[in-house]
Formats: sequence, structure tokens, C-alpha cells
Amino acid sequence: MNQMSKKTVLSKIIGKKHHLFSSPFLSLPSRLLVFQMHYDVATCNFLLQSYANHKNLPEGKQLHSVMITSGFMHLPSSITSLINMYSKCNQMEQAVLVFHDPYHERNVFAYNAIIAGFVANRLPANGFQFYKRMRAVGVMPDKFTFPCVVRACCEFMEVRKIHGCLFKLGLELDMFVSSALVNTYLKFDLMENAKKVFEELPVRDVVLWNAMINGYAQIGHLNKAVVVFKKMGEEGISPCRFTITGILSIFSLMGDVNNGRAIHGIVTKMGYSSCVAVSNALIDMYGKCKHIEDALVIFEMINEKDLFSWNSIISAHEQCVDHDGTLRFFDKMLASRVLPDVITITAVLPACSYFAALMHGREIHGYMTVNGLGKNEDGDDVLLNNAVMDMYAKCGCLKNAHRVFDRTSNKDVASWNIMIMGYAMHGYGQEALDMFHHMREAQIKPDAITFVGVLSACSHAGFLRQGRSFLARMELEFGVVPTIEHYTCIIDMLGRAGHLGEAYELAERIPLQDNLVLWMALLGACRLHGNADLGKVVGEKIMRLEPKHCGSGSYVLMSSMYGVVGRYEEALQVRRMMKEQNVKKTPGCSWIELKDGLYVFSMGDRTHPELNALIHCLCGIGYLHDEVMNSA
DNA sequence: TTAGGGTTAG
Repeated sequence: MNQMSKKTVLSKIIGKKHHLFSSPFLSLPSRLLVFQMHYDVATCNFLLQSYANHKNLPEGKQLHSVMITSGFMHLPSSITSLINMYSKCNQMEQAVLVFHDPYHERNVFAYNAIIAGFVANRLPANGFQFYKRMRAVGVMPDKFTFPCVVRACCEFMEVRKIHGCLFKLGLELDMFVSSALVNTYLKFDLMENAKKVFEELPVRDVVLWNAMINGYAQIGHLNKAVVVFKKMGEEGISPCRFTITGILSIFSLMGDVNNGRAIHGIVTKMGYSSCVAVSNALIDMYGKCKHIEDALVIFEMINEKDLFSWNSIISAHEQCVDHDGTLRFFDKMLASRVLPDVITITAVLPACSYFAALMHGREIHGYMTVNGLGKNEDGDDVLLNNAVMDMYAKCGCLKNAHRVFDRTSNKDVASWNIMIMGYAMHGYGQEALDMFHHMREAQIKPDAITFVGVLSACSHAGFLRQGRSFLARMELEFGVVPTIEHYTCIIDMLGRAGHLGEAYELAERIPLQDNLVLWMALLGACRLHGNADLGKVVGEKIMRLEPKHCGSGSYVLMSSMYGVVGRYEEALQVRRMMKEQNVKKTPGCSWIELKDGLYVFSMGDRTHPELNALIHCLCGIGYLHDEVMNSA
């Protein structure tokens, strides 16, 4: 009988007995009697393994007490299985208590199990301490010890010492030890050491190839990672699921949909389609390559969607700038009772910011606070808190944004930029500049984005003198070279204030003039102040730019500018040009946030399944007039 | 009785 079938038979027998042993209808002494009649050490160990795999701590603990009563604790195998059970249930304190059991001498099995436990529970330093103790008391490590000990190394010198030991013990060619070694060297960014271990092995299995592929990807050498992947195929090693997820993440980073699709072909051919992690990696790849339709097909085919599946499809929508899709899938996720995590929230918050969906954003912030998601091992999760701040700021809720800002202990330059930009975009120029001064007091070095915020604050508030001064000082005093974004802010500022001549002169003077946004800002100012002559010159400049840069916005702005000053013939001429060039006006898009979600509409869009009901509802609460309802 | 890989954001 082979190992597998032995295990199957054993589990069937134990299943029946176990039912009796766990029966709530029997008193403890009776259960103990059943146990003593039918159970031996092998059965206990088998059960403990099963409890460990299912993280069934209560039954594991119960079995532990029965084992003590039955006198099984002097057996080394019981100790090892118990340590393993407690480790897998994340109870390292209990595991250590078992390890120190006074009636038992600690052998290599017990040491291996406790070191593995600490490594799996992300406490490598504790694991390494047990290895040192093991050597101190003279217990010889074996080929099972080293894969864990290598992973337990927290410093380069420790790995080097262990690596030396492997040669002394003749374990330098063991594939389990070597793959741990390769991964640990990569953890310390020591690609050359990892490569040496890999190349000196006479036989390499798929795990080792995976380690090298992921290692190159980790240090940003994506092309080299692809070369290693190809070489692996040439050497006749078939990719496993882990290889597939790794290489898919590489092609997604490269935005290489063709090779990604080729991997999709391998997935189908090798029958990996049913593996959720593989499907999730495919969704991510198609999402990052902006092929949302393919991502959706994969997503719909997953039977048991996990957190990764939802996060991948939500992020895919966000990457394809489909904010509506992002929120739709987030709602679907909640309806499927899958709880969001930090990654879900960071993907969803920008969509809330885009739609100024304050209700949605506030709910997410509440969920985050209740579940302690704003914190990580470094204290406050500054990136997540920045996303919340940005959401509140973009929704115009500056008080809440400021509250989150104040509560974030480890603010970075982005935190300050979000607040400066938030105040600037809502017309609080003075508050934005005050934030900038506080930022300097806090000795945070401003960057290019800070000055976009500061200059746009000056522009919106009409602080001409200060705006000019900031532009002059930003390079000299702060070492930030003005870019086209900064000049656009200044031109916008001068234009809004009616200093059209100065704005035009500046636009002419600066390098990289072929920037549409810059000239559009000036065109907008010409329209605002009814200066169609200068507007015409600016308009012609825009038209001379590459036609692909010239969207419908500039044509519409120009025709409207001529309209404002009564030059209708020229306005019509622009409209005719639009027709000739086949430029279509992008339809207007609007949205409304109601209690049950966000509704997005574009002009003439009648595709919403509950359009009529929604219009009735909107009329009822005074959002729409009856004529609209009648036209629906 | 004990051991080595994976996917999602910024």
C-alpha cells in the first residue's frame, strides 16, 4: 500500500472514531475511555496534523490535554506534532511551552519544528536563537533544519556562516536548502551570491528556476527574468503554477500583452485555469495592459473568487480609468460578503475622489477605522491615510481631510501636497499658502508637486505678486526646476487676472512650448476677457500642434470665444473645421450619489436598467423637473 | 514527527 492510500484509509478509520471522541453527548471520562481504547500515538499525530492544517485550535488543545492524561508526552513524535499544531495555529507561546516540556529530551525533530514555527509566524530572529541554542547543546542539525534556518537569517553575516556550515555537512547541493539560500540572498539584494548557488547546482528543479526568475524581477531586471524563463523551458523544465503567476506579474509590469496572452495559452494547455491564484494573476496582467474585457472574462470564470480576485478586478478597472466600474465591482464585492483590505481600499478611494462620492468615501474611512486598517507595522499607513486625505480634499470636505492629516503621525511630502492642493483647488488660497509655511517649519522639503499646489493657489486666489515670487524662488531657494506644469499655473494666473500680454510673452519665452494645456489655459483667459484677437493667435498655435493633441475642447473653446465677442462667422468657421477634421465633442457626463450607490450618466444615455425608476426617484427629491421624467 | 516558490496598490 503506498503512502497516499495508507493515509486515506487511516483518515477514514479516524474519522469514525473521532466522531465518537468529539461527541458532545459523552462526558469527559467516557470520551477519555473511548480515546484510550482506540487511539495510539500515530492516530494522535495524524489528528494533530489535521487540526494544524485546518487551524482548529480548540480541538487541538483538547487532544493535547487528553495526551497528557494518557501518558503520551514522553514520546518525541508527540512533542513535534504538538509544536507543529500550535505553530500553525499561530500560538508560538504554547509551542514554546511544549518544547520546554520537562519530561522530554529535545531532539532534532523538536528543534526543526520550533524553528520552522517561528519562521512561518514571521519571527525569524526567535527561530535563529533556537538554532544557536541547538548548536550550543550539541544537537546536530540535518537537511530539514537548514531550509528554515536559512530563512531565519536576519543579517548577511548569519547567512554567510550558515552557507559555510552547509559545505562542512555536505548539504551544499541539497535543492531544498539551496532554494531557501537563493531566496535569502535575494532578500538581501545579493543577486550575484544567489546566481552562484544556482549555477553550481548540478540538478535544478522548478522551485530553483522560479526563485531566479522572481529574483531578477525583484531587482527590476525584467528582461533578464524573461531570458531565465525561456532558458528553463529549453532545459526541459515545465512551468508550475508558481512559475506562471511570477511570469505573468513580469509581463504585466512590462505591459506586454502579447507575451501575457501566450502565457494564458500555456495556462489553458496545462490545465491551470482552475487555479484561483493563476486566474488572479491573469486578471492583473490584462488589467495592467488595459485589456479590461479579457480581465472580465477570466474573473467571471472563477468559481470561488477570493480577496485577490476582487482586488485584481477592482484595480484593473481603476488602471483602465473606469472609475464607475471600480465602484460597481466594489459594491459587488461587499454584496458577496468578501471583506475588503488595505489594497481594496487604496484602489477604491481614487474613484470616490473622482466622483466626489463623499458618502462612499466616508463609509470606507469608517470601515478602515473600525478594522484598524490605517495602521501597519511602521505605525500609521501613510499611503493609505494620504488616499483618505485626498478623497476628502477632492470631495471638498477639507475639515475631514485636515483631521486625517493631523492624526497621521508619519506624514510625508505627499501628505502636505494633498492638503496644499486641496485648499488651492477649492479656492482657499491663503490656507494653502499657510500649509506651505507650516510644511517648511516642519522641515519637510517641498518638491515639484508642492509648487504646482502653491502656484495654483496663487492663481485661483489672484495672488499675483506672490505667484511671481514663488516662480522666481523655487529653483534658487528649493532646488526645484520649474516645469511646464508650473509655467501653466503662472500663465493661468496672469490670464485670469487679465494680464494677457504678459501671459503670452511668458508662454512664448519658455522652453517646451508645444504643450496643449499651457496654450489652452491662455485660450480660456482670452475667452474670459473677450480678447478674440489674441485668442485667434493662440488658437492657431494650438491647431499647429500635432492634430492628435488637438481634441474637441480647443475647438469648442475657440468657437465659444468668438461667440462671446459677437464674431459669429468665425465661430461657425471653427465648427466647420471641427466637422472637416471629424472631431466630435465628447459627450457630457454626470453622476449622482444616492443612498444605494452612485449613478453615472452621459448625454443621451438611456442604457441604465432602472432609468425610469431612478428619474421618478430624482424628481421626488427635487433633483429633476417633471419635463425630464416625461421625456424618459 | 520536521523542510524550499505565487498573484493584487502606492
